[in-house]
Amino acid sequence: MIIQRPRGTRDFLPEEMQRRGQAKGAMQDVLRRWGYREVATPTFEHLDLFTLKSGPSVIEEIYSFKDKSGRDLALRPELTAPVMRMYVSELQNSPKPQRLWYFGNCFRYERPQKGRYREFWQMGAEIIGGSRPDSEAEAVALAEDMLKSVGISGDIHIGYLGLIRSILGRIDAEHRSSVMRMIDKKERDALAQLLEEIDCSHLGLLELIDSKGDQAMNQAAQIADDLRMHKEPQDLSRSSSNDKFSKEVTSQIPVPSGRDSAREGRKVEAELNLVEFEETVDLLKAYEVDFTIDFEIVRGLEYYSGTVFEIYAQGLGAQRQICGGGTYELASLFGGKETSSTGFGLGFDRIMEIAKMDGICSAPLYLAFTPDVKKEAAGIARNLRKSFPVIMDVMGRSLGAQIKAAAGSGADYVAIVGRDEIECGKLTLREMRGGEQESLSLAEIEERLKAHF
RNA sequence: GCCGGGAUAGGGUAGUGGCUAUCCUGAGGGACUGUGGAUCCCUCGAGCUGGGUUCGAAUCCCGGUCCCGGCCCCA
Repeated sequence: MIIQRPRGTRDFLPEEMQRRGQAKGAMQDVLRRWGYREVATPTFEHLDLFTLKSGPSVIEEIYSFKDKSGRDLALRPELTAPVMRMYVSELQNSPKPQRLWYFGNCFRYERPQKGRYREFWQMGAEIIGGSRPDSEAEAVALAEDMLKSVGISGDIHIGYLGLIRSILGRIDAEHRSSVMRMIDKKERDALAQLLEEIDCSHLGLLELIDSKGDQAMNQAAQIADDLRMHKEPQDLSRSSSNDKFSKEVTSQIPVPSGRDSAREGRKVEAELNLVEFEETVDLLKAYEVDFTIDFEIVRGLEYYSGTVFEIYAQGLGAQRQICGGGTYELASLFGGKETSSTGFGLGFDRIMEIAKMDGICSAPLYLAFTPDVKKEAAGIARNLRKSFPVIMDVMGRSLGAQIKAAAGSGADYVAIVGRDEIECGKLTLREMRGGEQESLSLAEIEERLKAHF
């Protein structure tokens, strides 16, 4: 072997590309039925676009480079940021909502393993500027619909960051990120211990993330009530600027201290809108989507603001997630007006590992000819190609060998042309499966095979 | 970044110091220049890579590359 493929990349042979094309087509059809329009963005962008969205730490996993003028560029590691960049610079003044979808290759410098490659394909959709519960329900239902179109029914888990953030608002600021991380990493024991240490066990966080489904919703409602009830004491405590948090306060709720607290208080109020999440859930039921409420889904990211969801599938080894998404606020980060969007991305390669498709594409019609009528055959092929795929021998093979080759290529039909056929103006159409042959005109062949291709 | 297992014709494999490298499949041609996957014949085609040990390396040792699975991470 002289030159190998770069690590984590793949070649796709014709059969595989056919499957991929089919799967993409099926999901694309679903998107069209939901009224989404395709967009495409460059394969490389300014590195800043991605560090702005995900922080400088992502540079480690980005293929970045300087171009000949010294610009810092990056092969795109995902597509949400580019699409939002495009929205901000080109679509901000178009009617809302913008329903967009995309499909493209992305690049990440990561250790390859099952379902993870350095070049991979993402398919996704964004609803920009819609109202939260309606967009969220639509996004989840759409994702489910797309997966179903390729024979996949995954486990859909739905969480709500507003509530988690509100609870975090009652935790001392210096511990918030650790708490968030532990939820995300499912480090349950460490989390329990930390909450105990900082005297926040009573907030119900553990109980919340441990319950799933309807039970989780009840927990959430109860916690939301508690939080609302204790809102006043928190506001009052603002005046005593130096005490961190005090057990003597009647509410027994620790509150953030210092100059942050006023802003945090407002933020909490704005984000604790469980009613909206309940509406999303109700709508999803109306869409007849099968899902699990799961407040453990936090997606660890700053810019998510409302409902977040993930979909998992069986049969993929360690990389089980095939879809992730939620409501986020990115437009303002890229210099646009504050606009809430809901979107999701699907891991196309993982989907291909488990997709089940039935449509079998047939091999082209094989036009076999004797050497003395090669030119006439070429003309006939040119005509037939207006209706369906046709291939001709280019190996200089005998008629017998051509038919043998056609059989080998899996063709269902062979059209035979020789001197006799040219003279009577009809071709011999051979049905390979049974071996029956008929003498038919071009028009008759087109009529006969129209349904087949 | 870490751990484990791998790499032999286009695909799948055997061999574990003596190789003129096994078998299946495949591809091209012919028997059969107007009718198919059979049969027979001919042909093509391989040790990832660089170094080391050795009289001798596909085989043993070391580095690199790539693949598979897992950890970390996962926008």
